[in-house]
Amino acid sequence: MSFINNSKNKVALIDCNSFYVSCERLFNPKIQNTPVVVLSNNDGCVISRSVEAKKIGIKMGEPYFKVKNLVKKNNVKIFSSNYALYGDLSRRVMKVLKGFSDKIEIYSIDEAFLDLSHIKDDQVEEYGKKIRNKVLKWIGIPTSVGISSTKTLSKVANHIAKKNKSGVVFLKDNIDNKLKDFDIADVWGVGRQLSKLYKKNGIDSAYKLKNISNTWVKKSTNVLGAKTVMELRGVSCIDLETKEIKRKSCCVSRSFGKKVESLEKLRESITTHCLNAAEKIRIDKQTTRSITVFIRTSPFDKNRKYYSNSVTIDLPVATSNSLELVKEAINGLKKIYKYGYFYQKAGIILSKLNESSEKEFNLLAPIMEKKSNTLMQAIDFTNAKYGRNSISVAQAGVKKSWKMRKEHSSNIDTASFAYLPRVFTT
DNA sequence: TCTGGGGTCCTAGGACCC
DNA sequence: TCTGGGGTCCTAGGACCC
Repeated sequence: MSFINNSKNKVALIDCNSFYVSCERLFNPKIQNTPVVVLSNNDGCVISRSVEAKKIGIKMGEPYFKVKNLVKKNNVKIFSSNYALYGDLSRRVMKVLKGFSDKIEIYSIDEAFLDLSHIKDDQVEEYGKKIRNKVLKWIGIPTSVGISSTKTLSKVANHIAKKNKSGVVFLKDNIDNKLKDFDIADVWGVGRQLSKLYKKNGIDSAYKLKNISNTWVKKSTNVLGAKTVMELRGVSCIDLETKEIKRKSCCVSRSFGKKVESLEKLRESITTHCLNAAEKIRIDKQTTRSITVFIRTSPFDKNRKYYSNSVTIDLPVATSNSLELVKEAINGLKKIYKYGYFYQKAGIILSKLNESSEKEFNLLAPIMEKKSNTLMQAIDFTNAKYGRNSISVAQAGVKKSWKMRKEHSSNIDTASFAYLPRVFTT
């Protein structure tokens, strides 16, 4: 941790505007200036909105069925989410950003922090514009750029930049004036609970939070709350994570398109999620020592009894073997499954992830591992070449009647020739 | 009828040990 | 037979992020 109050410190936050919507627009010139919305998995909630859709009053995170009328009335274009497309475009955006600073933290699919301390104050805004223009020209995705002395302040700057015509804001002078107009709930690190607590105590702007006493913050919140306050004061407490850190847990879960009652169907979905998670950690050359299985009914259904349960199984030997993990997961599922409920969601979590190279003290392990690695490599290779699920296990099911809804997909996959957009069709 | 998915970090409290 | 308190480790659950 670095508690350096150095005004020369400059960090930029580059954030793609309405990222998923912008991705869909890239291949669909007809929807450039019309209201567009992208839905979450299972076509459940609104997770990305164009400016026009925001103006109509469609809220972030709102269930789709609640805004259906608004959508119809205003002719809003709807898309199911297409993560293959968004992931690929994200990688391209990040590649361009890497050209502007060698210190970069890819914070999420549509955001990155960039260290710009090497740029002089009087040139940094111009530099931000260069970044923005290049991403727009090369990839076609509009961004906002916020620059300041700490990550939290660059988040503030970015927020302001989103409403700014140029899309770039360097926050250095008159910071307090800007913070006075900045809603406490919009501060990075202040969520629903904290903002409730702060407002109850009369702290309703970023400025008031900045000037709150250290002892009060530490007493009333935790270290993270205290860090946020320091960062608003321009004292850097949250470092740039420039090294790629491997994940510590891996979760795969889905809601069902239709509610599921039978153990059979739950078994199919858990098996499928397990295979996907195992493949994910193999890609990162990791193994797991713990698998959690969870199932639950809908928390929104007031007419039926709610049931939610999970079980965690510790594995004697770390593994990434799909077949072993499926076996354990199904055993776990049988322990928590209860007849007579309408299940809405199921998933698995692999935790205690480690590097595969860390060998276990088990005499048989090396031999068994070699054999299973070869099999898993063959499966991964085949699936990469011939498409997902070319090879699966019978328990994962073929029909998959429980699969999620995806009724509005653009079906574009820039990583697959079969699903590239066509200019001419015959 | 229809309400996402995937992460990280922090803390309180229980279990255990001496 | 009676009975203490402090330290560590682990985990579940909560809060936050996008």
